[in-house]
Amino acid sequence: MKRNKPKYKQIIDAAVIVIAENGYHQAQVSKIAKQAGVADGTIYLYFKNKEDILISLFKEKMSLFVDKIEEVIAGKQTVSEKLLVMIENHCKILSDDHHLAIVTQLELRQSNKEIRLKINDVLKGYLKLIDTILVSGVESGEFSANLDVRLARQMIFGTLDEMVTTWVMNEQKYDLTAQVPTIHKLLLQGCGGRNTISLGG
Amino acid sequence: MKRNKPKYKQIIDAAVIVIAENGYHQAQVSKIAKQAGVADGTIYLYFKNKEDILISLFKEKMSLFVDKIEEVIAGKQTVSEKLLVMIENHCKILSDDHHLAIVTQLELRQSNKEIRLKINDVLKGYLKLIDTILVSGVESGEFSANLDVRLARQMIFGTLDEMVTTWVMNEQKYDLTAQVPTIHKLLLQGCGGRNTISLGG
Amino acid sequence: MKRNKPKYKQIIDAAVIVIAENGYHQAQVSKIAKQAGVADGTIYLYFKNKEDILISLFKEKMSLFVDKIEEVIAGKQTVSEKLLVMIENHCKILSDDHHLAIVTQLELRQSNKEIRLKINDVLKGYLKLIDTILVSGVESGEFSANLDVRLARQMIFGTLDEMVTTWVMNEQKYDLTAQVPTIHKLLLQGCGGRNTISLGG
Amino acid sequence: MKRNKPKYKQIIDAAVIVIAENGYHQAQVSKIAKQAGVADGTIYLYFKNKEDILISLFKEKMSLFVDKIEEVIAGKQTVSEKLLVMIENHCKILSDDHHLAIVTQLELRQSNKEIRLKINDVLKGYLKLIDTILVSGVESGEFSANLDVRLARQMIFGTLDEMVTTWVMNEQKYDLTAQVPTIHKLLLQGCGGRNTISLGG
DNA sequence: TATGAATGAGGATTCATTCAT
DNA sequence: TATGAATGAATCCTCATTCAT
Repeated sequence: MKRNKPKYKQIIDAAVIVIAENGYHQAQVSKIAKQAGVADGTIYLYFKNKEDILISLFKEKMSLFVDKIEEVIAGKQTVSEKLLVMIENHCKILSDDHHLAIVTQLELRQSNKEIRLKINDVLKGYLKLIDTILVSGVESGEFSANLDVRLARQMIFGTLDEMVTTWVMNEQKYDLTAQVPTIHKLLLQGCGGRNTISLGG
Repeated sequence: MKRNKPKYKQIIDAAVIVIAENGYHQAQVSKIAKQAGVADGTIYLYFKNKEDILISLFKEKMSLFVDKIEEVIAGKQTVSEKLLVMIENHCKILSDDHHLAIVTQLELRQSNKEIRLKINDVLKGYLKLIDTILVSGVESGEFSANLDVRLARQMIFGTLDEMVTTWVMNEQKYDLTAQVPTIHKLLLQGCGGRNTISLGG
Repeated sequence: MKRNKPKYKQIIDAAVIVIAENGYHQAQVSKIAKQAGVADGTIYLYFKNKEDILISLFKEKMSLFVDKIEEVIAGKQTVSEKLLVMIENHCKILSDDHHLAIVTQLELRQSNKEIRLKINDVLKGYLKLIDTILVSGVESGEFSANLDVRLARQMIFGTLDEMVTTWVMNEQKYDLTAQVPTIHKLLLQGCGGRNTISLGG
Repeated sequence: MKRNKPKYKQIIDAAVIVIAENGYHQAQVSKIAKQAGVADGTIYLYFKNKEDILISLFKEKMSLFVDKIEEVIAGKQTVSEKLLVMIENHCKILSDDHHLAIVTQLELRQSNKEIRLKINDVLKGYLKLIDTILVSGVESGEFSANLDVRLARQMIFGTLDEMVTTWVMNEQKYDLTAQVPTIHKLLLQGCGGRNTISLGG
């Protein structure tokens, strides 16, 4: 659809706010339209249906994730460092946008199976990025040659996801980014790697 | 409610099947009643409302989890073995009951926030069990004294949950239990432990 | 039905209490049974259905009304006196039984048209009693020969009913019987009669 | 709500017809919508809920009562005349709209206590109007200075209400307005007034 | 493009009544 | 007589989507 028109992004941003503040099941199209400052019918000039808003929302935000993380790991040499900046940025992006954190960790998961499958398709881009990091670790010898990349990636993503969800469920009361070094160490060890961050031993 | 009456369990089992086969939002009370072989009104002799069915379902099934795993880890000495049987049983219980796996990993997460909070309360019993295993590892010296138990537990649960969800989303096409040794190794390493399973190196 | 059995009256009295305390639409058969100290099914050994309880209740209580008032007017000579003791007793019976007042003035009127028509049949006995008083006044010359007995009776019953309903709606906060002399004067005047009560002028 | 929109009145009129013809408990929202020629959901653009339809219905119709009667008594000098035109119009409005008569005298009284209390609030406007007439009679000397206005009003309203209800229960088989002069005389006498209508003696 | 009034399908829950014991 | 577990019909309201303007 017309993704470059200002109203496209306007509606997506409105959706994030409305879903975060009202919850998934109370985020009616009319509320999103009101928040975006447009009429209900206008929504349907930019999105096929409500489901399309949610998928598009996830796509837009997830691409920010992937772009940002691709950018920061490009400058890193060791897999330990790559993993660290990935974890850092994962936590930072969600830490900086409380609404987005609520929407991705809690609310969007209440959508039905069909939507969740489509969201998972979008997520695959991020999962591939993690795979890339892991493969680079195997190739450089930092990780064992027989590391099960698929399972290791499930461990990394599952751990990060659980960590962020717990933080959101605890109403974001503590500093998520403070946990980054510890979780980095756990995951790196899990993959059989050694810490090569400047301060590490 | 009347938890010992056969109809109580009969209705819960019917709910698992109906939700797994129709999806959360298509699991009408009348469908559950029909599957259970009782009248719609009979449901309300055993449950306060539909929400109560879902919470009770989760409680009943989760207590199977906790009871079973408490039982099997009791006979194990090393934390490596405890972790292994926990992972084994986590995967086995869900592997053996495809309907239950769909319900816990996909469908029940579509419930509204209120229900999810109550489900999370129930889940805490399982999380505490994981903590207990981790603490025993710290105390025995198998894990480092400064292991962050909270984060390690988030890693373990997040990893298992992601692994099972991925398997369910792939329509349970491969053997989940085959992944147990590999994931055990990853998680054990993550926590800084050494494999003390007989066959391990 | 078995009107002499103790449980018959037991159930009717329970119904009065339950309806008065819970309101017509919250007076379920199961509540009445519980209040009466019998099982739900037992109700149906004494009454055909719920409607039958309500009609029977009204019949029983209304016959108290008619019997009592027939008794007291028998000893009175003038129509003024007859009217007075009728009004006195009408107010007294309802004043003495707060539950009954709530049930007859407010709750029973919420029943459907069918039940209300049957209740009206029962009420006719009372209306005929008023007619008898009025006719005696016409025959004795105390009232004009061309008094419209039917309309005069509607005035008397309508006035008493409105007076008692207003009192019940005001939560029975004032003394209903204190209004008896005044309302007696208004109604007697309305019918064209003169006050022949000892204290009257 | 949007009281000036034609659909507002359209729905209220439909409700009167549906309730009169089907009875209070058989007046489903879908029936009212069908009668009004709108979709079920449209009802909720104009009314908060079903209860709101009933209260609004009563408000609209009762204001016709009050407005009309205020208008006609304004041109009358004596309290006897004022009372007469009030009774005339009370009977005429209900006589002219058989559906409305059924709804106000029989069906709306089946509503639950909450709705009835709100209806009673609306009714107070009419009762105050009767009080105004009575007070004007006291002030002009047509009624005794010690007339109990409150009880006299209860007599007047109770009598009219009983008269109309009896007429409705008898399926409106006779001419209600033919009773106006007689009931006027009874009530006027009751209040201690003299007939000053041109034809009266 | 933009509007917003109108649409209409769909489901949890209550409670009078029955009947096997 | 007495019980009480089981039955099952019946309805208000929400909200994604459309379409005439």
